[in-house]
Amino acid sequence: MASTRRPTLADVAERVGVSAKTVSRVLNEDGPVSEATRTKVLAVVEELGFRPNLMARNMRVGSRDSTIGLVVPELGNPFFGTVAGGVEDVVRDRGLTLLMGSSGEHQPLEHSLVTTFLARRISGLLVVPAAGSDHRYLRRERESGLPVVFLDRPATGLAADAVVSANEDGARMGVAHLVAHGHRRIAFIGDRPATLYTRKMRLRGYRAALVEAGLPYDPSLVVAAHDPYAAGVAVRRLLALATPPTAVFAANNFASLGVVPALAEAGRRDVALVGFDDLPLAAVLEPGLTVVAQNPAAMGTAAAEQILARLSGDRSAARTRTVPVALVARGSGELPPPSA
Amino acid sequence: MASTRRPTLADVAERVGVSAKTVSRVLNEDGPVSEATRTKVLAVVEELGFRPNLMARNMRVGSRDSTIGLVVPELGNPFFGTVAGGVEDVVRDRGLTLLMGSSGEHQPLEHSLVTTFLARRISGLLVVPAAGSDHRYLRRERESGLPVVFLDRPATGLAADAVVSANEDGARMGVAHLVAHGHRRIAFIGDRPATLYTRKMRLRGYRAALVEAGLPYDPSLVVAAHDPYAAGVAVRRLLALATPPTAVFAANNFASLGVVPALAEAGRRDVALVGFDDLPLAAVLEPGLTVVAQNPAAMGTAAAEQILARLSGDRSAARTRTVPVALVARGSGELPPPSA
DNA sequence: TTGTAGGCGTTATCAC
DNA sequence: GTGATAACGCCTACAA
Repeated sequence: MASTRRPTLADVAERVGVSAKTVSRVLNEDGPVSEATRTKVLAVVEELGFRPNLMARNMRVGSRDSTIGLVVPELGNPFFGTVAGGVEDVVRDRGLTLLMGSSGEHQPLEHSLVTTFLARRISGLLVVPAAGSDHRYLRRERESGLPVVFLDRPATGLAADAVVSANEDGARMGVAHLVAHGHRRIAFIGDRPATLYTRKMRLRGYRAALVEAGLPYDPSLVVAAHDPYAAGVAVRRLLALATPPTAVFAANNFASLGVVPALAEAGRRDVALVGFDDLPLAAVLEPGLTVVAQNPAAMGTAAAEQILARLSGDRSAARTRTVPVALVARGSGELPPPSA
Repeated sequence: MASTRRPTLADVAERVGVSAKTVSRVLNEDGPVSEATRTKVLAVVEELGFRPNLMARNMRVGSRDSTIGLVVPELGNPFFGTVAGGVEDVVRDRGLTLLMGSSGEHQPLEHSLVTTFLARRISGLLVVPAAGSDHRYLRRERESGLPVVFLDRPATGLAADAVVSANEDGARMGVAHLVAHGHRRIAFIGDRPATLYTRKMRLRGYRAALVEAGLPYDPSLVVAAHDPYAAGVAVRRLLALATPPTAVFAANNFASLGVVPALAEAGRRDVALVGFDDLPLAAVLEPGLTVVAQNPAAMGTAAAEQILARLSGDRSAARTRTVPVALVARGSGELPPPSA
């Protein structure tokens, strides 16, 4: 159990009776080495359990570490977990390692994580911005050529690549779906704060669908909720209105997780519902939950590939890539309004 | 956009007109520094956007990197995502950074990820072992004092710390719950392969509950399924038996995700069900899904704390910590058998 | 209060 | 084919 020092290149070299450089040559298949020394070196490497120190190597070689940093708001959220999985698949294939941190939607924490990552001399940075955070602090890094890609939400105060869902389009599609089934009073239950990028875009899609259908925009049908409980409260309040909505658009999965039980407890099987973002068990509900499904894994891989492209020298202007979403009809979104 | 070299301690020192050591002193609040030079140094640090290189620092100081490696089978799985979140919360508070990788339950990939982490000279290693993997390759690391903690499943061929769920206890509790509601023929739908640790322990709990209730063990009621689809198929097959089960114990969340829709489609609202591991929307199903809930966040924090304790010099024998589970009754587990 | 020498483990350069 | 030397960026130890 004695904390013995790990063997170094020099240790191996000494034991074999060659110089450190020769060992290095064998391991990196660099210059020419005689078969005899090669064999001997490899034997000693095995015997001592020598592993090259990547810190030292990266320092000497690139001054950039072979890592990619990823900051998400919340690791436990399956959406971000799946995004991270997509990222990791891509970077691992390229021999890069993933550094991860979660900000808890907390701007100072996001900043401090990013700073730590930068101090590690990461090769690229992926960030899902915390609500309300400002990214001017990354300007210098961008100028010095560090690839930075924003995920799910674009940067604020910085021209940088981004990969986002088709939020506006998806919301428009979901609301139009409700309209097509005869609904004219459709509630929107969105994120808080109202300035959150995804909420703004989805609300825009909601309004676009109303305009296309020639329906009025009624602010009293638009509410904010940042967790399932608040969404449930909001639904109960909406259903108690003088002219209640006949359908609900839940603009994120927390909202869905609150609206579904609220409708069930109220015994309101007649209220139509479309949610943004898919959920496990959504198909098993009665009725099944109709959703606008995002593709988090594709978002992760797209962002990682963008980083790799930048690392490979792509110097084109910053651009935002939009990952498509898909309407999955399962029943709740196809309920007709009572009048029909 | 020119990829300018990052400033170093020496750059700052030269610009200020002092030695590198003085700058270092200011930044680390090490020895005494006059207020004048301090101010000047900080100004230049700001002006140049200097950030100390953590790779270089770690190399000089500890020869260990201030990172903790975590390998999970699948990042997108909310269970492991939440575990990772628990880990990250703890290590971040201690100024450590999380290196993450996913093995896809694939032993060679797990091994290669661990090897990469070791080459980075991580300070500690957390592993959720891939199915069927062997950890003798970590013996040398353990002997050299590297803290290693296994998560969710213990190591094979290695004496090391582990943090696991109360699998046997939880399964016994869940099955006893069904027994208490009058069931005598209870199916067990578990993981594949059958050698998987969690499956073995949960099956053991299932059998213990049967013994306690004086019920016979019927192998034809025990099936393996590694995804929701297979679980659904298994349920249909079980219900078609001459003497079908009146209750099902779904030994993991994939099994639950298959059993719930299978029962719904078969119109079998009379079959009782208890699942191992909780799911979002579980409460909204009709009937609500009764589960044995695990505590993944607690598992993550417990494992991280164990690593930190080892890092702080705890040299006691390897031990396995068991995180409690809780039965959450929601309806599906309280359905009586038809005969009752 | 500040500076110099040396080294962490690796690789680049240029000899032999 | 192989080796000595210097250097990556930082900090420890020891002066001045």
